[in-house]
Amino acid sequence: MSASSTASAVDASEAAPARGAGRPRSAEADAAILAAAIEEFAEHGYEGLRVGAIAERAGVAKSTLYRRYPNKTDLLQAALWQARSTDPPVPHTDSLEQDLFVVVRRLRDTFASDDIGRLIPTILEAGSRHPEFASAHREYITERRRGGLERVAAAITDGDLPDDTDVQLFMDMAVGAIFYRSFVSGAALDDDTLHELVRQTLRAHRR
Amino acid sequence: MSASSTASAVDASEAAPARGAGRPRSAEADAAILAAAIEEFAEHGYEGLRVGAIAERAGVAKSTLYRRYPNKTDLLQAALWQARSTDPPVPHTDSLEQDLFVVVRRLRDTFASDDIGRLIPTILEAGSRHPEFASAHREYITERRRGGLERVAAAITDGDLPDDTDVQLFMDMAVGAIFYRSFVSGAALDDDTLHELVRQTLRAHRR
Amino acid sequence: MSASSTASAVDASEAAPARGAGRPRSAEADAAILAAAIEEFAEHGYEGLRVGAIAERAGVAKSTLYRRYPNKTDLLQAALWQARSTDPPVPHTDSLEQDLFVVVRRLRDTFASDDIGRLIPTILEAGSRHPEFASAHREYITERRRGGLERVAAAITDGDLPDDTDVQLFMDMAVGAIFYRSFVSGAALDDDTLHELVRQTLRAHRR
Amino acid sequence: MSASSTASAVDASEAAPARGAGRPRSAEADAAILAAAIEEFAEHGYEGLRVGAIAERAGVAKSTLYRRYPNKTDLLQAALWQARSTDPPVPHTDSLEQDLFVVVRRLRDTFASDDIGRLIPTILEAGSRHPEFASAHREYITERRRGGLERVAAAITDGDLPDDTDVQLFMDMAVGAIFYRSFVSGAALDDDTLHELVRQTLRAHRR
DNA sequence: TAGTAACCGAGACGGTACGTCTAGTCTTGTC
DNA sequence: GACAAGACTAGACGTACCGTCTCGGTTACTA
Repeated sequence: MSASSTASAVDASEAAPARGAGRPRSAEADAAILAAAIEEFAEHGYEGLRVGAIAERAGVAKSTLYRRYPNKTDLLQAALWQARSTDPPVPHTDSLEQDLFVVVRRLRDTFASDDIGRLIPTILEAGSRHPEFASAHREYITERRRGGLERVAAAITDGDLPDDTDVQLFMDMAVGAIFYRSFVSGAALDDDTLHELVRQTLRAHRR
Repeated sequence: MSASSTASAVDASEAAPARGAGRPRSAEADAAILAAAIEEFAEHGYEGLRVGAIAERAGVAKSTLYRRYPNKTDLLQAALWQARSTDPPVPHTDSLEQDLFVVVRRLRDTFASDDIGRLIPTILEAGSRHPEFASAHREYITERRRGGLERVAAAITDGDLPDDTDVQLFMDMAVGAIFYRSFVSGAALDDDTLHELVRQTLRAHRR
Repeated sequence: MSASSTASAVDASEAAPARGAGRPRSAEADAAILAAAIEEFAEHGYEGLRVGAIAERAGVAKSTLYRRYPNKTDLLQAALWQARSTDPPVPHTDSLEQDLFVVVRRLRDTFASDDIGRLIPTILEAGSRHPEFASAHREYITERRRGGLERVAAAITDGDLPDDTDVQLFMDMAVGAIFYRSFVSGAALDDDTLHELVRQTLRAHRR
Repeated sequence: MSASSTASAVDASEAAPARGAGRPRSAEADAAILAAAIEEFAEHGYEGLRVGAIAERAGVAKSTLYRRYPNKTDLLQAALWQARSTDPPVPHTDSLEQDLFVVVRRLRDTFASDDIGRLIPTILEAGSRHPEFASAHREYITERRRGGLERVAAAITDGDLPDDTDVQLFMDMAVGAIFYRSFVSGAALDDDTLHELVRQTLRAHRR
């Protein structure tokens, strides 16, 4: 998958029409393809994914599919990207600990989901192999971290954390642990563990 | 791939000869195949891995390869298992902080190295797609963590950490942050940062 | 392709306009399409003929092309028909032998020419696969033979050849030999050979 | 089709085994493929020829087929070449005219046959486009002409034709006429016509 | 020392998905 | 209406690669 094609696929769903000459691409086909890709992926997994099956399920010719995505990987990537849900705002209650718990629980659930969860290592690997790819990846990660980051920054303003708190490292310790257990060690990540994680992260930075 | 076949493949390299009649298997071929598999895996990733390429690189016929491993996945698994390296012992000085710094620095350097470092996201990705992969991978990780884990456990015995310290979580917060910055965010990981990381991890668990 | 559609396509270039409402068809497009078709056909043969390439070469949209001809075969047929050239008249001097020599030399030169000469085997091949092609092709051939045929017929009237001469066979022996050497055996066809050919053809039919 | 691949295909059926390492190609597959190709060609013509259909009919994987022939055209060429029948010897009776009649009738029948007849224009066209191809073609033609040529040469020895007869031109006039009528004009070629053709060719060269 | 069982290299084989390509049709907006 | 542009359906093509198989030939143990 090339970064450019991904970018265009991503833009397509959001950018202005910018219609040129000729018959416009069928929006129905767009949607049907992505939906079919998600469904086939869910049913057969990555290894069992067949381009022909996606096209058939979408009720579309294979060439219609290849006009949009240069290959199977790109297609799947776009489908999963489009299927991502936008994060709800991070709560800001009186309890910093409780708010951070919401953040990490949400992260755990995302990582544990079938679609995004399976996608992340793939993106990581692509990024490690094609540096230009890593940026798209980082963009996504940065986005998902923002809510938590802002809550921590607010905690400093509120006086809940010292002024010189390293906000990034604060988050990296919490997120890193979840990431690590989700994708590397596979160790348990139940709510109690998450609570403990938040507590310790806070204790590490408070004085 | 079945667990049993994996086990036998793994054992094969270490079990007793149990020689029967006929020409024995070439030990050179054994080694060449595993080495070639690792190299091809590192170069092309799981998706780009070609059995034919491994055979060719090993200077061996494809059938020689399939006589040893029932399929591509098993072969790769065996290769990765065999390629695991043994860590030097973790120091145990008077300074827990200093000893842990050695552990995390070693980890950072490993992740930053050309060979292992580049392999890890690939292994991760392969593991996410092929669950049977993940277990081999986890075993490897567990092994590499043991040194650090033991040092933390000793710290409890020494009275440097409370008795009820969650050793696993302790390590996951430190290792997770390094992992995250190495492979995900790409943020800085200089020695100062590592020191700070160790300090905060300790502070989080001490009372 | 049906015979009727061919006929209409052929007629189209010569029939009265019969203008209805709306924008009239572009005469420039008409010409450009046929010219482009001939050129593409000469360059790539029937098998290598791409409708898209013809349209592009003609500077015309594919739909403009399909508005005129129902399919590739019909288009090519119309193009070849339109591209037929008219021969100069066959001389009628006192010397039948000399006149026939002019005919066969002209034929040889045509076959040896870059444009027509290279086109003929291609047309032949297309005709062998697409019978509807063969007829158009035969009409063309018949046309080009007429001059020579008439000269031979005149020779009978003049008393230079017997009344019962098989005019067609007479021509076929001469033309066939030239055709054969030009496109099949590649044997020499210098003026001496042509003279000898004419002489023998005449001797064969005179008594 | 490349000349080399054709040559190898042709040689394969006649050359020595020359077995190298590895599993030898299945002779059954060889035969089944060629047979299936001929049958599919006969049933659906060139345009309707599907590689997949040939493979299926031959009970062979498509890859087995492509291992032998680089493309559809080459395969068909080989199939038709292999299906060619060897000419029986040209008779040498007291009647030169009668013997030559056998030759030309045989030629006419060959040209009129479905397989060879349809093949010749294709070969011609390929030869005109790829000069290196023309040689294979000429070889075939030369072979088929030899019988007739030898009979004419014998006629000179026998005193049936003058010593200075141009044997090649003699044949070209007869063969050319048949060629021309078979592939170009499509004019009748019944036995009477052939008799007349032979008679005139003889008259042309006798004194 | 001869057999013989299992190995080895080489490469063909069945099967199957991929991504490409083309013909002919359809759908836009523009002239 | 014609036209340019280009998307669309349908389906064949030729490639790639896996895991299996079939050869000729080799290598060590065993009778």
